[in-house]
Formats: sequence, C-alpha cells, structure tokens
Amino acid sequence: MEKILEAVGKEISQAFVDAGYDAGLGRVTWSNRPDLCELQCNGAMAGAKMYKKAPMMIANDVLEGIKNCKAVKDVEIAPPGFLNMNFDPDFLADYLRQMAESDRFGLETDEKKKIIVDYGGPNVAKPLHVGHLRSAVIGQCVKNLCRYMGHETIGDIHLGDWGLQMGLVITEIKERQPDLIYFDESYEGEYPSESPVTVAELEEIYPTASGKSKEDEDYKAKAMEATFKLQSGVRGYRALWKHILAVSVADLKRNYDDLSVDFELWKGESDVHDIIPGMVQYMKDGGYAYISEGALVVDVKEDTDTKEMPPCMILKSDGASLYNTTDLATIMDRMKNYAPDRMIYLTDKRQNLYFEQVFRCAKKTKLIGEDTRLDHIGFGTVNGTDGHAFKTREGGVMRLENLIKEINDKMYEKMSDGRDMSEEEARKTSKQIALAAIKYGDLSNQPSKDYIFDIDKFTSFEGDTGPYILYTIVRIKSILAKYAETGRDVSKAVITSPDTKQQKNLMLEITKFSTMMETAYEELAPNRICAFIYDLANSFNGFYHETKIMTEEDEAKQAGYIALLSLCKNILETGIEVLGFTAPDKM
RNA sequence: GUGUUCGUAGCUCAGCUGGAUAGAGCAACGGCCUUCUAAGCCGUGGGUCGGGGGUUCGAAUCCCUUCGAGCACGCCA
Repeated sequence: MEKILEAVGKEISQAFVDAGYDAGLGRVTWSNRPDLCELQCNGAMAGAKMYKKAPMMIANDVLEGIKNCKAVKDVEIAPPGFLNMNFDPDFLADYLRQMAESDRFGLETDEKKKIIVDYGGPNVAKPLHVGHLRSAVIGQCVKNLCRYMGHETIGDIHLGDWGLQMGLVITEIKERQPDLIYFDESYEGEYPSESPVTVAELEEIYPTASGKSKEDEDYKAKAMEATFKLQSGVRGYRALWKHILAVSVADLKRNYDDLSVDFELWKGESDVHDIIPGMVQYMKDGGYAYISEGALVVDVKEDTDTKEMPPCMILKSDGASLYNTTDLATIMDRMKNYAPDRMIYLTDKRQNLYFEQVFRCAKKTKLIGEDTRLDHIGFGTVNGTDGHAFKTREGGVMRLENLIKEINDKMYEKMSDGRDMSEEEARKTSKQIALAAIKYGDLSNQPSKDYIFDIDKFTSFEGDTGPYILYTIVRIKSILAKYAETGRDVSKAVITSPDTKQQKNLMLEITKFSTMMETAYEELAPNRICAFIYDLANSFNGFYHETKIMTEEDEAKQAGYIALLSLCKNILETGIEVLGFTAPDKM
C-alpha cells in the first residue's frame, strides 16, 4: 500500500508539473507547525534557485492546481513560500479503512532475506548480569523487527562455552573434588548422568577460580592445561564439560524466559572448534594470512582508512585460537549451513573496532559472498543513577535475576492497592507490566547510547514508559469489550470521516505506521518504534478525553469510533509485540 | 598520539538526509473523576541547542576550529 505522504505527494507533484515545474518539488512532509496546518510542501522555496523566481510566485502558480487535489484542502501560502494544507477528511478515512483491511496495515515488504541475529552471548557457568540485558532485549527486538518485515530470521545465542573460563571452572572443581571419576584419565567406562555440580555452585566457582588465577601463576597454568585437555578431547573433561553446559543452559533458558527472549539456535564457540584448523589452512593457502610478530594475522587495511587499522589476528603466537578465530569460523559455519544474506551482531559498543576487523577479514578472505551483509549494533552501557556502571547497593555486580525480581516486587506492591484482582492474577499482571517497564525503558533509548537504569523511574510508570503504553491498550480493550457486550461485532464497524480535531489527530498518527517501521528496520532502531507508539498512545488519550464513545447516540458515528479504536489497538499491540512484550486485559 | 561517540530545560532524553515559534517525560505550580480504568487529560513556568567562525534566503542539524567527557586502538572477550 502506498504511503500516505507519497499518495498526497503524487497529486501535489502533478500540480507542479501542470504549472511547468519539476515534479520533485511536490514533495510533501508533515507540518512542523501543527498549529497552522497538517501538511507542508517546501517546493516553492526549493525551486526558487532552479527557476530564478521568487518562492511566492511559484507558490501562486501551483496554488490553483493544489486546490483541485482530492487528498488535501485548506491550501494556503505563507511567506516566504510555504504551501500549507490539511488532509481531506474523506481521503483520510478512506486511507485508514484500507489500512485496517490490509496485511500488516499496508506495510510493503522487501524481497525476503535470510537473516541471522547474534545476540545474548552469555558465558556458560557465569550468571547473567545487567550487562546482558541490552544484548538480549535489543537483540530480541531486532529479530522480531526483521521477522515482521517479512524476512526469514534466525536468532543465535552464541554461547561462550569454550575458552579459558571453562578450564578455570574445571580446575576449580578438580581442586575441590579431586576424586571425581572425570579426572581419572585411565577410566574407560560410562560417566554418571548426574551433574557433580549445581548452578548455584557454578556461580560461585567461576569467580573464585578467576580470582585465584590472577594471583597464582601455577593455578593459571593448570587452568590453561585443563582448557587444552578439554579442547583436545580428553574424555573425562568433555564429559564434565557437558554437565556444566547442560546445568548452565537450563538456568539460562529460565532467565531468558523471564525476559520473553528466545533463540532458535543455542550454538556456542565449541560448535566450530573442529572446523578451525581447516579455516586457518584455507586462509594460509589463499595467501591472506601471514605471520606477524609471531601471530598469524590477516591484513585488513583499506586505502580509504583515516585511522590506524590493526590486522585481524587469526591465531595467537602460541598457536592458540582466540575470539576472532571462533567468530570467523562461526561465520564460515553459518554460510555453509544456513547461507544467510545478512548477519546482525549485538554486543557492547566497545567492540566496534573489533567487529570492523572481523567483518573486513571475512569479506577479504571470501568467507562470505559479495552481497552478504554483516552488521554490528554496538550498544552503550547500563548505568546507575550515579552515572557509573550499574551496581548493587553494596557495590557488587547486579545479577539480572535479582534486578528483575526487585522490579516485579515493586510493581506488585504498587498494583495491589485498590484493585479487585486475585492474588494470582495480580502477580501475573505485575510481571507483565514490569517486563514492559524494563524493556521499554531500554528500547526507548538509542542503542548506541549509555543510559541510566533508574529503578524508581522505571516503576513509577508515568509518562513515556512501558506501563503507560499498556495502560492505554487496556483502556481501549475495555471499551471494545463493552461494545461487544451489547451484542455488536467490533470487526463489522467501519471507520468514518473525523469530526473533531482529536479524532483526526489520532487518524493522522496511525497513518505513520509503515514509514516508521521501514525507518526502524533500516536503522535497526527500536527507539523509533517506542517513539511512535508513545505518540500514538498520546493521541489516543487525547481523543479519549474529548469523546464519549459508549454514550454516542449516532450508531454510525459510534461504529466509526469503535473501528478506529480497534485499528489503533491492533497497531499498538503490533508495536509492543515487536518490542518484545504484551499487554494484559486489565490492570 | 590516532580514531570514534557524544555535549540540547534543574534531571533523563527526542529532534540531526537544513525550513516557520527547538519538543517530550520527570521534578515544581494550577485546574479536571455522580459519566467508557485519574497508571489519565488540560494548563503555567523553565533554553546563549558547550564556545567561536563559516556556507545559506534560512543552521540544534552541514563544514572548520576550540573546550569538555566517554570509549577503542595485535596475542582479553
């Protein structure tokens, strides 16, 4: 379906052409002076130079033509040459009726692509903390967005399950339980099916081991040896590792479930271990990789660089692989098994340069095709109200689980007074609202910026917040339910032409949906969706306060309201669904 | 040092492919519930868009310069 500004612009352009001017001058934009008009065209001023004519003269030349356009009315010229106009109400109503009947509200989708979104990135045996929040929340939203735009989209968690951290954990387990069968290298029988460690233990084991290795050289050497043994396939180590992995993954799933975040693939660094030697050989054979300062690197400088671009390291000087190696191998693996058109990575923005190197390397070494697109969305840090990295009151790292629980509890407290709801329903609803508060609070910021995670602000749910959006949806649902109770069918109601300013405002806001979605997708910017649904919710609330819907006596008019509300609700719900949360029926 | 992101109301942030009077939310103050959920709506106050220069009919937006902050710059991930 044609976007509304294009539909209007086409008519205006024709008016320019008829008066002897360039069609491009007929571009129409939303007015930036809503007090004066709804639409504006700056073509007369833009054309002044081209035609060496005063803007006012050009404006006068096209005025009559624009007056005949069906889509607009109230055309006026304002100095120095603005063409101000309003939508024709019938045109607008007709446009909305078409939106209501179209798939995706008339949003046109591009050619279907296959996209892998790489987000989450937790490490096995380490609990999730606030730092993991953004990758999960933004990543899930980006995935939903790609999917809504019609693309085949695969989310991959990309577990950190293979590096030194695993060696550290294994070493610490060995210190504590040296008699475990996994450490008996002469043992050839079956290993137990029960894990020798629990999640709770793992969460304490890793920091302990990490601390020890920083102070104790011997310990560190043991950890490196354990890492090596694991990677070279020592049976007992592999078996123990599998237990750690399983225990950890089960816990991660539970945590991500609470955030309504899910993954199609639970692949990890370990999954590409076996293809690394082949890839390295390929890079050597292709003449891409060479030894520099003892390490194997690929040069990724480009002539247009204005900055120093260090080479992309493939192997360390001791011959061991590193993050780059697994990331490149993962790209190779994905190309072979999924052949995606595009891969999108979500990590902390401090890794910008790193990903630039990896992407260039993948392109240069032809791991990807000419048209394969690699993107990195680097997001900012989550800070506390003091402007520094988010910490607990005691100054420690805030676990994601605790943070969510704290917000859930606060939300429940605020909800329980004055609402007639069962305990169970209140719990469920408060969780739903809490999730909206957390996700909206994150997504409404530009991904690349640091933002302040203010628990009080997030649970206060006034103004530009997730709960405000939910509240608006609940209000609409409530009216629609009341209308249905009278035995009438909401889906049979038809949108009518607006007769108040508030109603027209709401309708105008709705028409911006498809342009907004395209922009959000193009920029991979969830904050665009937030801004839109906030504006839409505002417009609805303005309309709501000025209009008595259930007591309206004119049946057709009332049905028009109902149809408009229904469309508004569907769009709001689509918006929050892409953002990654849902609305309750009551709150 | 090189590169990069950023600096907008007391606070948190939009706006940035140049357009008219720079917008929200919070906080402050004042109104609106016998009527569809007041988690709402309406209104008031609050700004040298870090500073300076340039391009332009027009600059928060583009260019240059300067000050300030964060981050990254081969064997971590």
